[in-house]
Amino acid sequence: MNITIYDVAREANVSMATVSRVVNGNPNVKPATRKKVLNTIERLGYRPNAVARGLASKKTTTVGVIIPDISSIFFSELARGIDDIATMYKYNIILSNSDMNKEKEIRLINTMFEKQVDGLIYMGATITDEHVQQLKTSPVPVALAATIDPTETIPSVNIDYEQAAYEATSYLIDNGTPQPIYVTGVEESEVNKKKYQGYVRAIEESNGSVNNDYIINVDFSYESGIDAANQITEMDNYPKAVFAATDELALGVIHGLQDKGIKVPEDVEVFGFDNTRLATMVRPTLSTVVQPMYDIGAVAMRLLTKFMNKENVEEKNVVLPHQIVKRNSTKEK
Amino acid sequence: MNITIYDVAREANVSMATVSRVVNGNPNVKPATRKKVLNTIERLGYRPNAVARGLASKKTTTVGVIIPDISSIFFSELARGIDDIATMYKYNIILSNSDMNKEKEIRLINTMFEKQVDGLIYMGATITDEHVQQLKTSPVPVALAATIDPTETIPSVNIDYEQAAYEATSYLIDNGTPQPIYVTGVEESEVNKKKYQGYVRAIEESNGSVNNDYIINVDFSYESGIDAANQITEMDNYPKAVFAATDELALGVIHGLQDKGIKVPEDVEVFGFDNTRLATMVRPTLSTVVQPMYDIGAVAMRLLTKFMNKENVEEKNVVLPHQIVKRNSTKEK
DNA sequence: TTGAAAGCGCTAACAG
DNA sequence: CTGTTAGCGCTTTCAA
Repeated sequence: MNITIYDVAREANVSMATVSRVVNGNPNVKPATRKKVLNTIERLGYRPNAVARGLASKKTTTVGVIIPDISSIFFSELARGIDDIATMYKYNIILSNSDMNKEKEIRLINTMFEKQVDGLIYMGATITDEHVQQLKTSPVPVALAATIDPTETIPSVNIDYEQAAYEATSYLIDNGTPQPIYVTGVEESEVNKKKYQGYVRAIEESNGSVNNDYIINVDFSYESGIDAANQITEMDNYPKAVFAATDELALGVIHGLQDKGIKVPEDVEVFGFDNTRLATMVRPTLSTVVQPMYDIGAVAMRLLTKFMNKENVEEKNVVLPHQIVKRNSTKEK
Repeated sequence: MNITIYDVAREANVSMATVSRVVNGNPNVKPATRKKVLNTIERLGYRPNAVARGLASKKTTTVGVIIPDISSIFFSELARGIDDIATMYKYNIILSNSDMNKEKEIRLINTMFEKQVDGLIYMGATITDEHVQQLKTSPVPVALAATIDPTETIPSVNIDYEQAAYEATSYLIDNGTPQPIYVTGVEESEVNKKKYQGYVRAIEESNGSVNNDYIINVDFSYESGIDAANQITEMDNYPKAVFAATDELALGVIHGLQDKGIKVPEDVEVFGFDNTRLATMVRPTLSTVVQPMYDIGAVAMRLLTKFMNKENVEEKNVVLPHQIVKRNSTKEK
């Protein structure tokens, strides 16, 4: 049996209520009493039971985090931002991987509610109506991180993916390739749609029409990037620039190209997206779109704390600034 | 106010106990009653409160995970292994980053206990006596993952770091470099000590004595790898092989060398440690020690479930097999 | 400034 | 097979 608040009360000759007050830093306790209680807490090695506290107060000081895959270099950075801010506000995180599997996502959302989290941060590719339904009837605040809800019902933190992709593509176009090849994953997420739209807009604004042969759909993996590079080299007279939807894909493309003796950026330019740590861990270093993953996580968590505190929030759909960083996988203009 | 078990009981004309039984899958319920209860659960949208359950049953079905840094490519892979097995056994994970900061580590351990986790998985560099004290008086089972307790008091899952480093070093020695350069981080963890010992043993067994000039202490980062490469190139007549304590360091070394026009492996061979995904995302691909991160996490979690179920465990300090994989950053023998 | 007492929602004997 | 009844350890009025 563990030491409870009751044991402390008895030993200190006060009531449970008083012990509770000192544990919770309630100022309405005479300093002498406080000291006495603190001493016996120390002496007995009392440790508050957060579960009991949660039941009584209806607050668990933990938030749920649903993430596609924590082992991804992209999402783990986001998670770090979330946890740092959570810690700052005295929350703990229950973390679960969803693998972008809808059934699992819905199940996890419910598990989080059962665990009585005070709030939920959700990351995922596709937000269906069922997701929205589930999330919008949530008993606690929810925030999406790096995840777009097409209905804009759920608060979220993102960058402007369309514009970012537009800028990256435009850069390549200005560098002399009328339609850069676009390498992306097949998955039908809202974020990917936006990136695609930005790519298309850049081309249409500068040349008119888009040749779909130059859009390569693979997976979002490094190996797929290599595959894509192989597909590219098999085209006759292929464009001399590639825009990859993620840095990992871009690394694959670069290496796939190099493995065939093609030089980057002299023969073919490559542009990435995300600016994960990978971008500087490759030769040539990768020109890419800076998506501030850590900040997205941090801001999403901060937003959530505001909701949990019932503070007034001006803008529920936060758009963080992105940036284009030119390194050595593209040519100087 | 939420729907409680009491509401369901009333609506279904049964007692709370019966509702509790069907929710928990207790077989001692007449099928007809079960069905009736299930229906009203459905109708009312009842969702069990895990906190109340935790208080009453003294089991939370959540385990704590203390990790140095989830954004590290190494630890995030471990975390994935942990979560997968946790999910398999119906546990959730409370994840916290410690940044290898002792004070924070101790505090987190206590937070986990307050939250009444059913078990704890701990990862960290240095296990001091205070850590051991704290962990060994834990109210719940604990398992270390990729973390060595010098006193061997706490159950753990690791590989044989000494032997692994020995083998990597020996490979380089056999390839013609009597003393390969060893690049490592300064941090004084037990794991690092073992790697160092393996490196030393390999050299001593083959040549006699170790030249400390060939041991470079930097940080455990990619950039430090580059720094190390620069230090190396400034030595006169430096050894033509480098053993890096982590893959990330190894990538830095490779690129630092390449940036100076030195060819890997023709001019200098490089060997890594861990076999993170980085190892194949570099040119030349990295020869390295395979440390099965995912498996270490998975096995640690599995071990923990056994402890939590009070099953008998034969070996409390699990040593998983490692492996040497030769890719293109080293020469063929 | 302190204490008494009523829950929070559920589990787990125990009885029947 | 089902119901009654104590708690689990803490917070939170309400009174004093």
